[in-house]
Amino acid sequence: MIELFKALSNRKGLEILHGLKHPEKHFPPQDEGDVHTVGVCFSSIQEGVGLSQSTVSDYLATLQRASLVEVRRIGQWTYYKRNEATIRALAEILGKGGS
Amino acid sequence: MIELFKALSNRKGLEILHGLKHPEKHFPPQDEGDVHTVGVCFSSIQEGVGLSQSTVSDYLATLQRASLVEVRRIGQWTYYKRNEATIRALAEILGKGGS
DNA sequence: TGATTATATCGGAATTATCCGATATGTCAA
DNA sequence: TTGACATATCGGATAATTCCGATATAATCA
Repeated sequence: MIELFKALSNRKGLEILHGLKHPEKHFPPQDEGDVHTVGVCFSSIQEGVGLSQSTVSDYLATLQRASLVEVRRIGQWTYYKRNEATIRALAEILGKGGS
Repeated sequence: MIELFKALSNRKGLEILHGLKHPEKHFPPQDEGDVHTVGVCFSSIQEGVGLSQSTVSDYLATLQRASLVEVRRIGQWTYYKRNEATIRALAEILGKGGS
């Protein structure tokens, strides 16, 4: 839970998470796999946010630790998509009695 | 909007905001004014979070700038309560297409 | 007015976050 | 198994945050 807020506290983290909601608007198209079912591949995200490879990897790891994104590896590529369940739960906590 | 996420990105800020939801659980009782209608007075919040006067003042100012809390000054006391409208709006943004 | 109490603002020390390059690992293709 | 590519991890430089004490302001009361 603490990990979750920490991940959300980050500008770029939020930017990635938002971008993953509408990938075609925020990230360049990828060669294989539908962005909404499989997810967005790493390099596409990296290009979209415009940070170094290692930095983007760090952010994605943080988002994953907070289970704000789901990760799927296919061959040599890694695909990321939002974990809507976690996000919905957080929204509920915020909206109702929560923090 | 950016100011808002920045305020929420903060552990103690979140703690205060959460405390303000159930003041009787998180802050010592105050002499005058109902915590739910008037708000919680500064010194009560300060005692609750256990930080210096100036630090707590900083946090409350940040929360106010983000309109996450409403502030009312009565005489020499300042009362704070959650701005549920802002919080609800944020929850909605999170839950729906938002960041 | 001057003393007292409540809160705000300011400057800075210590901690933490951001972001990078270098390097390691994991996967596939030849 | 080697080489090429995709991604992860590590160490560190710089920038930002956290939190404090000192001090300023604001309100009240004698």
